[in-house]
Order: sequence, then structure tokens, then C-alpha cells
Amino acid sequence: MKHEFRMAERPGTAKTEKEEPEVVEGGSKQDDHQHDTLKYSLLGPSLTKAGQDSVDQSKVSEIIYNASKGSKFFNREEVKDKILTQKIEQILEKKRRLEKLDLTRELRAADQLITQLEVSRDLTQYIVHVDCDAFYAAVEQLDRPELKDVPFAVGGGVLTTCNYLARKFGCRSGMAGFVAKKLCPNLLLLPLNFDKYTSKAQEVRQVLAQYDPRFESASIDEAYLNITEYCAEHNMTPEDTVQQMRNVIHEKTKITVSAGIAANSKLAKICSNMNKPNGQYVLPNDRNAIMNFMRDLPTRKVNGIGRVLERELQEIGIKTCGDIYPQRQLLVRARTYFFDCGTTSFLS
DNA sequence: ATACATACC
DNA sequence: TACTGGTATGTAT
Repeated sequence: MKHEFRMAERPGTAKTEKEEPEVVEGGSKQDDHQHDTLKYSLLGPSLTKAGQDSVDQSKVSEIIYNASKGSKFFNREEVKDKILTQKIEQILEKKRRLEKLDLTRELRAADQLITQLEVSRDLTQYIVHVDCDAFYAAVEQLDRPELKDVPFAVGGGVLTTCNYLARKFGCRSGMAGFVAKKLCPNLLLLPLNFDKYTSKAQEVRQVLAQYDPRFESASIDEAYLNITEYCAEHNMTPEDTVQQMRNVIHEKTKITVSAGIAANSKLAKICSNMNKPNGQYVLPNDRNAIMNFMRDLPTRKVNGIGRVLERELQEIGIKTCGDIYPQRQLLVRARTYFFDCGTTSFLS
């Protein structure tokens, strides 16, 4: 299970209170909360990526915190975290204010929006999101097979990616090289060879084109395909089609890829992460199945929801996508600050 | 119109 | 010692 690390579950409150018994205005608890949110933030943007399931994230965050304390980067993160904490206080205040009002109109508006979405729901297409596994690392390993058993990463000051052995130590893309070395002292750091990755990506794309000539590359190692036609023409299920495609990619390029299959690209993107590495996941084109899937899905898994939005949502009681529904009357007109539509415009 | 923040790889 | 660099998007002023 991912997301095992929870800020509130971290011990340490008592300790800080002992060290700072003189703190006024009840600050020490809040300071601890700040440390916790900061440490969580320091885990980085790729926290929910594959390969971290068995890693104790609170230990990792402790090491990252101590390794980077005092650095320019750290100080910037600390400031950002404080600003976000203030922003959240405003959000909570607005929420409390709005909850005292009659929000029948907003509830109806939200339900109307949902109805519109239901009407436009299209379950006729099979969309695939393909994602190469630890792409740069995999390409490097083709040239140096002996790397199979050593934890290594690709990148200079910052890891662009690392193999799954390194991930077991808590290493991740986006992490500073020296921090990664603290987590995994034997980590081997390789320089980037962009040309190699580009030409290998071309090989993968040649296979993809066989299944959907109009596929779209989302990055060097990611693509979206619509395999509806292919499945119909070959009388194959989406699952078999993608399994076959992944086999062919492996045969021709020696690269393993993961895939998600669903009714639209946003869902497919979420699904490609479910069985990483070298796996695939089918979300049936069935309303019930999709609803059940989304209900318990942590918001952070949705593309576009990162560290900041995840925390803002969590603080107003939304951890999973299913948590949104009971608060839809509050969220319906939300823009950045979820409740940042003045009371006046609400009542007019 | 411009600057800044967030997010993605 | 030391925390990418490029693009896209949305928000704030």
C-alpha cells in the first residue's frame, strides 16, 4: 500500500515541547505540524511513483530532512510550506463561513454539472497509456547488463531516474544526488546519454504505430493510443491486444513497458501505474467499475494533483476522489482557493 | 501583460 | 559541498 506515511502519525510532539517549554501562543504543536508537512513535502513530487511500496517513508523523510537542512533548497521549501499553511488557514476559515449558509442552490448546481457529465460519458473507446519502466536506467542497462544487480541512477546533481533496486532504498527521480547517496551509499551515478534514449524511444514508437498510427507521445517514454479500431479489426480484447503489444515491444527493443487500459486517457494514465513495472491494468468500460475504482483512489494519483493540491484537499477532509461528492456544494464554484468566491457573489 | 506558482517528465 | 531544465497551465496583480 502506498501512502503509508501520514503526517499526523509521526511521533515527536512531546520531544519538541520538552525542548521548547517557553513557547508562547501555543506555538510548539503548530511548529511540529509545520515540520511534519515540510518533511512530507521534502519527499518530493514523485512520491507516489512505483517501487516505493515496501519503503518506510518516515525514515526516508528523516534522512532527506537531515541531509538537506540549511541548504538553499531547504530554506526555499520551508518558506513555501509556511505560505501554504497560511493559505490553508484561509481556506478553512472560508469553509466554516460557507457551511453556515444555505447552499441548496450550490448543491443543485453541482448535481446539474454531474448530470451533464453523465450524459456526455463515452464508454465506447479503448484508450491505452503506455509508460516505459525506469526508461533511462533500462536503456543504460542494455549496454551494461552487469548493472542488473547494483542500485544505480541516471543524472547529475539530480536523479532523472533510478532502477528498482535503488528505489528500495527510497531513491527517486527528482532527488538530489547527494541525498540519494545518503539513502543508498552504494548508489552508482551514471551520466545522461540523451541521444541513446531518443533513439530507443523511436524504436518503441515504431511498435506503437502498428496498433494506432495516430498515437500521441506525451513525453520521451510515454504515449497514448486508441486501440478501439485495432481490437475490432483483429477481433481481440483490449487486454490481449495490449499484452501482445508489450510482448512485441520487449522482443524488438528489450525494454519493458507498463500500460493502463480504460475508457479515456485520464483513467488510462492512472491505470498504467497500477502494475508497474512490466505490468498492465484494465479498468473495464463500465460505469460501476469506474465509480468503484475512483471512490477509494487517493487524489494524488490523479494527473495534475501534486504536493500542494493534495495537502489543500486533505486539510478540508478530502483524501480520496470519493470524498469529493459529499462536499460538492462547497466545491462547485471553486477556483484556486476552493471557497474563494465571495459570499456576495454566492448570494446574488 | 506580466510574474509567479504548480505540476509534469 | 551539493537540489535539473524544459514545457504547459492556471492564478495573481
